[in-house]
Amino acid sequence: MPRRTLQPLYQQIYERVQQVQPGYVTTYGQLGKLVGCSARTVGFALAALPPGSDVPWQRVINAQGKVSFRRDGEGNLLQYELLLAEGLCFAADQRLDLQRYGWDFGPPVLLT
DNA sequence: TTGTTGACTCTGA
DNA sequence: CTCAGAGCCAACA
Repeated sequence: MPRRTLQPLYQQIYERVQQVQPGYVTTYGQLGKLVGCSARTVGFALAALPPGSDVPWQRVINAQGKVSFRRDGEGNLLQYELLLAEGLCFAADQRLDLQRYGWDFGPPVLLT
């Protein structure tokens, strides 16, 4: 199995997240398909994300439109406030409107 | 090498 | 609508 090819994978995910502009969010599944991996892998990549990184991981949420952050569930609040600072509006159930805030990566690799 | 776990998603009831 | 199960890929022991 490829050993060095895994590194670019994480970089790809990080790059994609960095491409998301403030005020918008994306889902793990969307990123996973963009990089050619499953949503779980995307979450793992962000989990491995070191603190102080330039990757706005807070803009990445689950397909349910809800904020996710480890099952321990402490940093959820942190992400919640970070997104509020971005200017997003949460629903009554703390859900985000993906149809409004969902980021569109546009064409994959064809014209860029 | 296998087996388990994890910031998920989808389909069915 | 919500709840439950199966599938998915990668990292760690």
